[in-house]
Amino acid sequence: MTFGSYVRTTREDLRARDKRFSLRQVAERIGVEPAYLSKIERGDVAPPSEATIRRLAADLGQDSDILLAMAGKVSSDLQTIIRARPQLFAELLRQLREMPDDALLRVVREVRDGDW
Amino acid sequence: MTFGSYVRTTREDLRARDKRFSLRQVAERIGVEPAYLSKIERGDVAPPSEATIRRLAADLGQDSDILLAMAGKVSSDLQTIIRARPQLFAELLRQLREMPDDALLRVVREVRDGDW
DNA sequence: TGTCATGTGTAGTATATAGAACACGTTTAC
DNA sequence: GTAAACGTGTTCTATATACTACACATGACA
Repeated sequence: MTFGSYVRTTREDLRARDKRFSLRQVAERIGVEPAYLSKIERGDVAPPSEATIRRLAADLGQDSDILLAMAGKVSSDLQTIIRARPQLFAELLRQLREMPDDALLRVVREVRDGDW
Repeated sequence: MTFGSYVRTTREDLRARDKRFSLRQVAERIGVEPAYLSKIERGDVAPPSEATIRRLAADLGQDSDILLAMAGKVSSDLQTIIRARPQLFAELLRQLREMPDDALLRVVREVRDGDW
């Protein structure tokens, strides 16, 4: 599923219960032109900037990291974390690439709960 | 130290032993105009693209992840890894942000050597 | 049945990115 | 002592990014 169609589906689901989730009203709340949001949802243009994606995610109640990933982007704060120690994080991420979800989840929990 | 001055210093160190590391010859090997590399080294323009940084790192015998980080970038392959599982990696990276180098290194080794 | 909101088509814009091309004065090497 | 190599100043360009502005047809709904 593309970024645009995901946004459209999510917004229309919300709209079925709340008419304030019309394209125009969402566009106004997140501070873009309706025509632009229309084109984004239809994939007529590339996904918007990180800042706009964040406002959109907040308005639609979605996880911004997921929405950013669908847009082909990585949150700039994560990039900053990596850039601070590029070799360590590069090795770690390349190690974790092959790992199945459940193993990765164990690592995340171990890091969260263990004392390192 | 900036990207440019780091490249210049590294290149001039190499040049002291090997005249093939003149600005012009490095520029030719990595496929850019000498004037452009000159401006990069002096910080007159922004760091070049990821592809050019990779060629430069290879030519100078440097770690491309480090050079990319100095350029304010994160390797696109690492970004691809994160985008494949954005929530898990976002949580992990934000957990690891505060961790001191030696603790992070232990995590990296544990992930490399342990069976997850 | 008029009006108000809705979604969309077309055109245009400002800024950033990522360089190339050429000319020039200065060293360096033979 | 001159030809080749060197580093750099200036100008220009092509493409991508991230939108705005305006107009228009359609639909809801009172």
